[in-house]
Amino acid sequence: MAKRKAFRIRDIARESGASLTTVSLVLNQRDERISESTRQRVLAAAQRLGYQPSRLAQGLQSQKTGILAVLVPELQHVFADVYFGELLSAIHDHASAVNYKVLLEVAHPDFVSQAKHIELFDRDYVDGVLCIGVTNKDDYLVDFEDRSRPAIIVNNHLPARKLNFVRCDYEEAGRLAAQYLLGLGHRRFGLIHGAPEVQTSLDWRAGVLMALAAAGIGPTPDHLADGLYTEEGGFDAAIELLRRDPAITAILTGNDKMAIGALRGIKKSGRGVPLDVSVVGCDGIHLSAFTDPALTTVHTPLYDIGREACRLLLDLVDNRIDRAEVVRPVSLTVRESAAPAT
Amino acid sequence: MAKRKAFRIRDIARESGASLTTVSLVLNQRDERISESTRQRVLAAAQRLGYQPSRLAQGLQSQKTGILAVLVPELQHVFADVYFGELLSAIHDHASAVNYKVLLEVAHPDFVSQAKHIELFDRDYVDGVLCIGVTNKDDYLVDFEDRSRPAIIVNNHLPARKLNFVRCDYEEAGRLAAQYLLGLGHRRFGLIHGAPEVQTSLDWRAGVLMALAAAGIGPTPDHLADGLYTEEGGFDAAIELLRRDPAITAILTGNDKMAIGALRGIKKSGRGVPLDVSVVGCDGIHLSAFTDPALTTVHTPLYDIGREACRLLLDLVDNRIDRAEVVRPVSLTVRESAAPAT
DNA sequence: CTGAAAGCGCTAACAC
DNA sequence: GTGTTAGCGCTTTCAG
Repeated sequence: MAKRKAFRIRDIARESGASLTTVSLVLNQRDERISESTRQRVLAAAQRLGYQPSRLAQGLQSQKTGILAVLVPELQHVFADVYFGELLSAIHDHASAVNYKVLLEVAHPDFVSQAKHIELFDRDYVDGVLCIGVTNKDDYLVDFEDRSRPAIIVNNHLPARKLNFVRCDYEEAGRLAAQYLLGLGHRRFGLIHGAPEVQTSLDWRAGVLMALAAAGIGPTPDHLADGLYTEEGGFDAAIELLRRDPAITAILTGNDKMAIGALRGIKKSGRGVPLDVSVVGCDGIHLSAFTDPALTTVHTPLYDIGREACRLLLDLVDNRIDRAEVVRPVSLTVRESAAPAT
Repeated sequence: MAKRKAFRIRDIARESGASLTTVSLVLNQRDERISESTRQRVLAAAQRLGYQPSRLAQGLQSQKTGILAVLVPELQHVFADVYFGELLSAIHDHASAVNYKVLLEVAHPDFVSQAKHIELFDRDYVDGVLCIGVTNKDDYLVDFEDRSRPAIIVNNHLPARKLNFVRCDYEEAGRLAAQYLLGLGHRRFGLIHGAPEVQTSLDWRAGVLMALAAAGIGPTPDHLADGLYTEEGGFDAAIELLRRDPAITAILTGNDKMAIGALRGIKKSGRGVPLDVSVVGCDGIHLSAFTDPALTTVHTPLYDIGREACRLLLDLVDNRIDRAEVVRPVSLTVRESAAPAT
């Protein structure tokens, strides 16, 4: 059983009786000068042998790899999280549509010390990096600022850093959720926010508080709880908030996973949703349509964000642009989990 | 703002006053012959400039890329599925522990026609491929059989093909589940299996049927339903099975997602779990411990499978072995969803 | 103990 | 119209 080895350009040259240059020119469409007959001979040989040029050699020559990296944080089951999964799907779909491959990289804690992130560029692994799930504590991002290759932050931003980003408007998301509940007559709110080292988490919280303040409502610290962006966290936070202030009639959460947990937490606390307590989530993940009651939430266009980030990163790679700072709008999806205050 | 470019070996040579060869020898530990003083000078220079060798150039030389591909099927939200996520985490963890990177590839339908899978090898993208979620219909896998670079099937196998694999024993999984329920006194069973083009799905089904046959029980086709490996499918299948034969007292499912759907479907059909109907799932995903009632299931060591597959693929890459066919045992996890027949 | 030079597979400037 | 050659960054044989 002979192991088949890939054919190289010289095999095509031999097979078609042309020189290396000629083959290269033909295959790269730089063949104005080549006679039609040689062109056909070369093409036929390449076709017959199923020739595909080595990316390693092409890359060494062009200083381009045709690969993009996606940098994800080290979390339990990152790769099984719908949030990251949705972004990853979007990124991969766009990348492969334009013939790029996607390389995975997990941001380990010892990442910085070992310069593993820089390795992606310095060792010629990839042409650009998409950073997802970043936090304000991820100091290593500085190292991406002045590199010869671009990086972009996906669905977040770091106020202190001059880094490219594509994200949606989480402040607006918070505002929309709060205004909707205010419109339904609610006056006493509980907020379940995500990890405070995540900038969009702060944005969302600020949006909610601004809208409430505009209506003359200023929740006390008692009305805030960290739901850790998880179902369990949302569950615990809902129970705790209702314990601290049993008069709460509406709960806002910074993502849908926490909202799903909160739904259960509220029931566990002996209240009905939305009869006693209304809930508004954030993100509009697939599952949010199938909860009981179906979740009213602010839809953040994650798939679009992912695709746009990938598109812009490639624009940066090819120097079509030299800066990317995009904020996309969000919208309210009204379902069943929020009702007029009684 | 000057864009920093990566340093090259010649920068280190210049900086340390040594030749390219010397630098290379020192950095590759082939430095028995190099004097301690030059060694130190080179190391210091490399350290100071943060030098890391280009993988492109090294790869061209060594014909190794230091990258492995993970080939996943094109499914809705593949990257957000716990099954794939768990395998992907395991693979990535092991790969990065031994300094390999992971490249993603989705098996599009037009994959074969465009020879995109072969491209991974022929264009020098990767040193090996891990195939997850394969089915008996994936004809393109033939092309991996006689390549100069190895592929391995993760947690599945194709009887018709001579391909490397690491999987767990799904026949045993089916048998364990059935025997447990038989031991609890059940005599009327419903089976919810996954997609029949997936070999392990057939294995599981065969295991269940064998155990039942040994007890003198031969379910009719009426007692089988395809749950499509999804929650929704499991939900629908459970309802349908109970409609066809209301006397069923136990339902076995080919994975936990379908079991979770079945739990809801059974309740929807007006029965209690495990009082009226017992349920035994398969896989032992994280979530299975948190359902209500907690799921009794057959634990398949997915993380171990993923890591083992990655380890063996690298053994194949480095010619330490030339064949891999591994079957790992499974075990029953008893929780609350199955009870004695009444 | 150290360096010059060939070669991995490809592209492109330059000859012919 | 087509071919020769240098060079991308690195490893490794072979001289010195």
